[in-house]
Amino acid sequence: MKKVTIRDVARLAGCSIATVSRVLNQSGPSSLENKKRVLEAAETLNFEFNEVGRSLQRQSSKTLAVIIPTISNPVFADAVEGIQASAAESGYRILLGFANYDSEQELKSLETLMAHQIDGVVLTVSDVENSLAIERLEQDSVPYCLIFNQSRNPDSPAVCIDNALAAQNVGERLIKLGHKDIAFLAVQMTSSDRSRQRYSGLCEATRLSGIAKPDLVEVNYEPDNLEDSLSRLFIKRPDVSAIFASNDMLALASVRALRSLGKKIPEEVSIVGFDGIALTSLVHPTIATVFTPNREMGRRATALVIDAIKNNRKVTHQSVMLPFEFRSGQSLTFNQTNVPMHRLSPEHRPSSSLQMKSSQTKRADK
Amino acid sequence: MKKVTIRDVARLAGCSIATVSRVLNQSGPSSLENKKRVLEAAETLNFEFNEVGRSLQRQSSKTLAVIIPTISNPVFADAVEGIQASAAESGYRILLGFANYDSEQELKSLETLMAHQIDGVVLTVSDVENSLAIERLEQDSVPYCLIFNQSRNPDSPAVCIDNALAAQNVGERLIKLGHKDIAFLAVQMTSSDRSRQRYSGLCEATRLSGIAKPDLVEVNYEPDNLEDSLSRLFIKRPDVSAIFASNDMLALASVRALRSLGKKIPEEVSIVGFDGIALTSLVHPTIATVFTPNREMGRRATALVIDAIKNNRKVTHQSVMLPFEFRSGQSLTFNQTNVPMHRLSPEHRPSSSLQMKSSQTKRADK
DNA sequence: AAATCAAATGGAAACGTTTCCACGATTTGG
DNA sequence: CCAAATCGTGGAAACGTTTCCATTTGATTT
Repeated sequence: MKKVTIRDVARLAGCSIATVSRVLNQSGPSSLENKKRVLEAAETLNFEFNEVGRSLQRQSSKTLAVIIPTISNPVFADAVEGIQASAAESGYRILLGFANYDSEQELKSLETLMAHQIDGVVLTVSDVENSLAIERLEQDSVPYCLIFNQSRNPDSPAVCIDNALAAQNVGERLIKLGHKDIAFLAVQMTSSDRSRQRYSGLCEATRLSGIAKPDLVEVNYEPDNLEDSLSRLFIKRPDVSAIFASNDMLALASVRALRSLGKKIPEEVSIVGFDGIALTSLVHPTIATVFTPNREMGRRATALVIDAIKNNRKVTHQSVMLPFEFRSGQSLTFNQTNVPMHRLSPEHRPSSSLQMKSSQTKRADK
Repeated sequence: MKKVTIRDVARLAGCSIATVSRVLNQSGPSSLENKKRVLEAAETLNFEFNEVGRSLQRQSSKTLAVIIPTISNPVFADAVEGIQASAAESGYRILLGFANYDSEQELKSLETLMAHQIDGVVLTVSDVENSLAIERLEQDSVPYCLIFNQSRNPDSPAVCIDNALAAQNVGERLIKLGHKDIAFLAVQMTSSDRSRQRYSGLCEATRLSGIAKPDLVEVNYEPDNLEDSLSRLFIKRPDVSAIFASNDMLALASVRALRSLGKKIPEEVSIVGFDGIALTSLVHPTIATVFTPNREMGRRATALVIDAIKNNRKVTHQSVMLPFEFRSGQSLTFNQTNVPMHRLSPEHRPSSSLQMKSSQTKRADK
C-alpha cells in the first residue's frame, strides 16, 4: 500500500501543497473554503504527515534521546515511564539507548541517537566527573539534563537527590539503632558515581560518631558471587550487624544470600537498600530503603529539556535537588544485643515508616 | 556548532557528494586516491551521516518500533533487552511505545511510530483476537511479529510459549502435590489474552482430575485491593491451598498479602507465578514459577522481522513456540494435611528444580 | 593508431515537508 | 475613486541523502 503524501491531499483538494501544509499545521492564513476541502481530503485519504520529511526540513524531530545504564533495574524503568509521560504531554517521542554503565557505550549511544536529529537528551551517566557523553553534549550545545547523577563541578544540569546526604542519614539512623559495625555493599563501585557518593556519605556518618569505617564489599550480580563475598565479609568482620546496599536490587539479593549463610534478618543482620523501588515493600521481609522520586526525576528533567528546546537554549546549569524519604522495613531493626527493643521510643519502631525530607532541597522554580 | 554534512566532506576532499556517498557507504567504485582523501576528510571533519536525510531518501529508517504494555513489569523489560540486542546486531535501532494494556493506545502508539518511517514492528498486544494494531499492520503490510501473544486464528506471526499448556502443567503439578482447591489470581483478565489462556489451561487440569473448578480472583496492583480480594476468597473458599498467579509480580505481591492475612507459606498456602523473572529466585520465599525465555522471545521475533525486511516481505505467518520450564521454589509445597512429605519420592521435593520442557514445541526453521 | 570497453566521476533528480517570497485579489482609508 | 494595506495563494528553494545516468578518463584489444 502506497504512502499518501501531502501532494495527494493537495491534488484532491485542488490546491497547492503549501496551502495544505498551512491548513493542516494551522501555520498560516487560508480561506474557509480551502480549509474545509483540505481537511476533507486529508480525512478521506487518511493522510498522516511523514515525520521524516518534516524533521529534515525543520531540522528538528520532536524526539528526545534517553540514555540509561540498563532497563532491568526498575529504578530506571520508573524514570523512563516518567520521561515518556512528560514527553508525550508536549508531543515529544523518546528514543532509548542502553549504555550498561560504560562511558564508551554512553558516547556511542549518544552519537547514533544524535544522528537522528534528536532535539534533546535525558540521561544517566556512570560517572559525571568524567563523561565523554557530557563533553560531547556541551560541545555541540545540545539541550540535556542528567537524572540520578549529581553534578558537582562547573555542573551540568541535573535532577537528582543528594546521595551523600541520604546515605549519611541512613548511617546515622543505623548507628542510633545501635549498629557499630556496618558494611557497604556495592555493584559497579568503579563505574557508578552514585555508589561512591553513597559510600562516602555513610563513611561521614561513622566518622562523626567515631565508629569503625564501614567495610566496602564489591560484588557483581551473580548470586554465587554475592554469597561468597558476604561469607568472606563475615569471616573478616564477624560483628557486622548491618548491611547498607548501594541499591535495592542488591539489597533484595542480599536477603537471599544472607539466609543461605544462616543469618537471621533482621535479628542478626539488618539490611537497608537505596532507591525505593516498589518491590521493596512487596517482598518479605520488606526492605528498608531510601525512597527517591524516580518517576518525578524523569518527569522534571524532561520538562526542563523541553522548555530549553522551546526557548532555543541549553538547560540552565543548575541542579534540582529533589527530596528523598527514608522508608523503614522488616529488614531493619536494632542490633538486639546492644539496644533492647523496649528501651526505644515508639517513633523508632522499625514498622513505622519514618519520614525524612531532604533539608537541602533547592527550589526548582528559579 | 554547525552540523557537518556530506557536502562539507566533498568540498574538503575535492570531489562530488556522489563520490563521498559511494566511498563512505562502499556502494560503488572509486579510485584509491579519492577513497583516501574522502576518508581523511570525513575523519578530520568528524562527519556523521544525518540519518534523517538518509531515511527520507531510502524510504526506510533502519528503525524498529516496539510496543509493549508497560516497562515496569520486568518481563517486558527483559524482552526489550533481547530486542535491543538483536536489533543492534543488524544495525537497527528501536523506538519504544507503551500501550498500558489498552487496544486504542496500541493503535495510537503504532500510528505515531509508523509516521517515523519505521521498517518493522515487534509488539505485544492485550488481545490478539481483537487488535486494532494488528489490523492496521496487516492492512499496511508492515513486517511485524508478536511476542508473548499466542495467535490462534488465521494467525499473525508470533514468538511465544503455549500459555494454556504451561498453565495446565502447573495445575497438574499442584494436583499431584495434593492440592484440591486452587485459586487463580489475575490482573487484567479482561484485557490480557494471556491471563485468559492461562486460566483456561488451569481449568483443563482440574477438569481432567475431577476436582473443583478454580476460583477466579481478579485484582489490580493496589496492595490493599489484593489483600481484600484474598481475604474474601478465603471466606468464600476456606480450603484453598494453592494460588496460581497469572504473573510473577502478582505472585510476589501475594506473598505479602497472604502473610498479612496470617497465612503461612507454603505450609498453609502454596503460590505459583508465571514468567520466570529473575526476582522470583532472589526473594524469600523463592517463588515457584513457569520460566519463559523472555529475552529469547524478543531476540527471535526481532530476527524474524529483520529477516523479513531484508527480503522485502512480511514475516511468514507461523508461530514459533518456545519451550518453557517449571521452576519450583520455596513458595510451593504439598498440601501437608493431605500428603505428608515423607511419603513422597525425592524427586518431588519442592526444593529441587523440576524441569518440564514443552513437548509441543514447533520448530522455528520452517 | 583506431576502436572498444571498463572504471571512475559528477550532475541532477528524488524522497516529503516547511516556509520565504511574490503576485493577484480584495478591502480599507483618505 | 485611487493609493495603500491586507489577505490568500502557489511557485520554488531548502533540508541531507542516495542513485540513475551520462560523461570523461584510461587501459586493452584489434
